Amino acid sequence: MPLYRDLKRDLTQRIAAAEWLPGGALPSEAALARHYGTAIGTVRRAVDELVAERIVRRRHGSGTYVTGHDADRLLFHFFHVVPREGGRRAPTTRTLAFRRARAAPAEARRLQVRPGAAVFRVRNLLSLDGRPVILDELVLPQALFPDLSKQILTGRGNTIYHLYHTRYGVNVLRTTERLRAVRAGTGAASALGVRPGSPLLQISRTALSYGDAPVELRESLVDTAAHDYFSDLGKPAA
Amino acid sequence: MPLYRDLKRDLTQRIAAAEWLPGGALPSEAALARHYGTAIGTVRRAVDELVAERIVRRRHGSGTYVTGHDADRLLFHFFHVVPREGGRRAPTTRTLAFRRARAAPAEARRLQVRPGAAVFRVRNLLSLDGRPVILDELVLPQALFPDLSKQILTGRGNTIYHLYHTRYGVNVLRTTERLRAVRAGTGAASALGVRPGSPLLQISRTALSYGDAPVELRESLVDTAAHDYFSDLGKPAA
DNA sequence: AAGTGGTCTAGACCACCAT
DNA sequence: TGGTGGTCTAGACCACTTA
Repeated sequence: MPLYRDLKRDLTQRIAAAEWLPGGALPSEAALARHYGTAIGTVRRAVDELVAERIVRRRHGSGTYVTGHDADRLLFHFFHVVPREGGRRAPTTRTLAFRRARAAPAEARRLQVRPGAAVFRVRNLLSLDGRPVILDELVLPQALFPDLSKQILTGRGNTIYHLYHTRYGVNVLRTTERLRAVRAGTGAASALGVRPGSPLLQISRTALSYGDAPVELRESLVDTAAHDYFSDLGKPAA
Repeated sequence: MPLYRDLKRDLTQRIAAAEWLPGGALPSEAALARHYGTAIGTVRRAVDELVAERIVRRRHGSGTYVTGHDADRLLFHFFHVVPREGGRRAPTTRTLAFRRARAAPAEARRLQVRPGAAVFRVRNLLSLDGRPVILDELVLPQALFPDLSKQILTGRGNTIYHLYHTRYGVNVLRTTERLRAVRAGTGAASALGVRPGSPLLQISRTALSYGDAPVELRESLVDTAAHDYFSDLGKPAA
């Protein structure tokens, strides 16, 4: 195992342990090299990989910072529904339901918790340009978000992943998604304003944090009458 | 503009010009450094980026090779439909139709050719485990694939992107895709063995080569009764 | 054994940012 | 102006592949 991987792992652990807060600066590369007793190039290799995984961001002349969750990051990395014509827009969210429940076996497996573990279930309706487009069902392990409530969810002025990060130290780094076409049930149809039986895009998302640990499940139903799911696979992180 | 970007651009052009063929070896990094009159580290930076864009592959102890299009690359980078339960499988393809046509305005725009330019239209039926799952409609600029014919398409023993690469020097590096849910028309329904009106996943793909030049359009209709579209966004190229 | 890519070092100089 | 990241160099040594 090369030395820069050791540095990377140590830095990742220290970031995950909130030694540096979201938006905060890491020590300079020279300082890290002194601390670890390595050449500066080795530190740079480690930081290069953290940058590629979007755990940190470099700012030339300024420093290296722990990546936070702002609206831009949500829009470009985690929100893949775009208008068929025209540019990306940020969604507005309305929380329709919030309740405590127990993890079903399939959910427990995907979240890597034991079956029956305490979870929160959240139903959100997302609108673009004032029209409802996405119906989300979230499943969150209570162990990671101990005091979550509908008030906390709706009171946030920022994105939900920003809330996870700043209030609970849960940093969503990437997601895996599976998509399929389904017929709208009556509940989804009325929420989205489409006829029952209309084709909808269903997205099953698992949100992952450090070490690909799953932290959130999300089932989305998308009305693709005027919107598409945009996928840009194979593009280097840049 | 840093020096290693110049090297990268020059290497990319030489690869695109088929100075080294798919599967062929580049000169060693030491030889490239001598040729360009730079340090070996600068060559490595350039090659690092070519690797990230999957233009070349390094093999430790052996050399650096122009990436070819084999079945594995197709499966892992360009074929995103997977069984809901169970692992990835390679599809079998049957060509249903092949004809010459003119590019419609929207197609011409996406392919960056003039409206009315000569194109080929290909209809393929893809099966997994012997059951039809995907109906593909390809649009290919004749300028890039001058002598393409149904015989050439069906006679190939390899993937279609392998054919593009080896016969026409067209190397598909990545794709962008837009997905939506639609109702099956009668033609697609009978080809896929579903009832008309069933929900299908529609995928609009643009395949891109060097410099993100578009080389192929593909409209896919996927029966997602037992398969999903798998999307792993945000994962570093690794 | 020879040649290749992979890691690590040590240092110089530059471009950019904050003050 | 001082500190930060970005580029480039030159060389040593290691790990792996090939023959």
